[in-house]
Amino acid sequence: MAEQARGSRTVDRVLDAALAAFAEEGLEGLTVQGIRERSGVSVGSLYHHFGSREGIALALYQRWLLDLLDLLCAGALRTRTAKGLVRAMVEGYLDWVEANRDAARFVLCAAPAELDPRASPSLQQAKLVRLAPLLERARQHARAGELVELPLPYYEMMIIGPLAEISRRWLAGEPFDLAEARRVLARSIWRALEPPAARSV
Amino acid sequence: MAEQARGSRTVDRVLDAALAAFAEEGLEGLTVQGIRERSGVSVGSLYHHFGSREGIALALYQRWLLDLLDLLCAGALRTRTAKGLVRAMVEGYLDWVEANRDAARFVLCAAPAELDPRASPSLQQAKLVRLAPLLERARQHARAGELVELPLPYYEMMIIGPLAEISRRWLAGEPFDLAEARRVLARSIWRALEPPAARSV
DNA sequence: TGTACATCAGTGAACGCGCGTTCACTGATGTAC
DNA sequence: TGTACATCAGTGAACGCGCGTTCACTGATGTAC
Repeated sequence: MAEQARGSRTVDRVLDAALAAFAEEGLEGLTVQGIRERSGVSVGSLYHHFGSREGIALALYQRWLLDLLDLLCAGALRTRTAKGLVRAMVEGYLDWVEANRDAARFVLCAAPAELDPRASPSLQQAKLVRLAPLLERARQHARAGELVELPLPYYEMMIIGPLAEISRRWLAGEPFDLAEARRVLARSIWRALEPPAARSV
Repeated sequence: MAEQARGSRTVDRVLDAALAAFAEEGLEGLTVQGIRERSGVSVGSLYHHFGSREGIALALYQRWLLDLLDLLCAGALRTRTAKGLVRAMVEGYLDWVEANRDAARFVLCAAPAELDPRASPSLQQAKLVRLAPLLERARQHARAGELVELPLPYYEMMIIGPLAEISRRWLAGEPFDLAEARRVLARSIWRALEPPAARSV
């Protein structure tokens, strides 16, 4: 007998409430009592579904990180050229951050402090599964001479790095123009990754 | 009557103990009691110097962030070419992370979650003061045609972004070769920032 | 279709613990004259 | 050089509060035959 429909609705309500608690009061407000009050779900039920406070935080992180990765993946795999792929990543990432500010704050700022990646190998696994097709696509472009050749992890560093940095700072309240950021970062990241021979001035 | 020498020695001991507590038990271990035990300084004295637990965390963050910025600044301003500046930033940053793992973990992972930047305008000010000469140098290079022209914040995004990303992941236990990272990132970031006309294949 | 049973889902009072903070106080250090 | 005083530095017992978690229990849902 697997999870019942009623149960998964409860899980959803809890995670919505957890994000709301975090949005309103930060990591310190992400307490079992606060989630209980906001969700209307009893403590016993919380423990039945999540096991611990950390279990809730982990589930929240997983839900939203995978949401982002799925969106990035879908957008990027729809492209044909390497340049289009870079642009799709930049726009998908910043679109998502703009559309999900609270979740972005949790995933980008809170989770690295709160959660030990070694505690959840299954999440690491899930991440890898979503990233694999993207990396494979990058490798194909590189082999075809449409992208600079780099050790695989560095594609991610060069694309996600600047996006995560500006997102964190925008989320912290610095007044960036994200439309400008889309243009400038898409162009700059592409300059870092375009094949050496074919630079367009 | 300003702060006494005895007082500043106490402050140092407290911040050392706070970093040790964080290193051993993470953000959750960064408690007033834990710091008291490790430093041998009484709670009353802690409150005399820092006012609150958050005051300790803020002072810890400030100490190490400014340490990093000073080092980056010193290294970068010693260079003459734009390419040398990029290389100095990459090497300075990764050197610092490698040499101060616990502090790096606190500054890069914990602080964004724990501290609200709006709570410490003086720290923001101090940051800007250290970054100003670097940005000025970038502007000079750009004007001389030795660096691509970008709106100012994006130099920082393109340089710090990838460095912070790989550092976070290395600090979280992923097995990166930081010697390789120095080479690959210095080259990739430079490709993003070198002037359009002068690309060297 | 009906009945018995196992499992899932949910409740809420109660627990102990450790947290951040306060406060009245003593001692050390510098300053004024 | 000595004395009185103000400020800085440091102590540690005591406080209340809210935290995460447990547990014995009831109700809902699915499964076997």
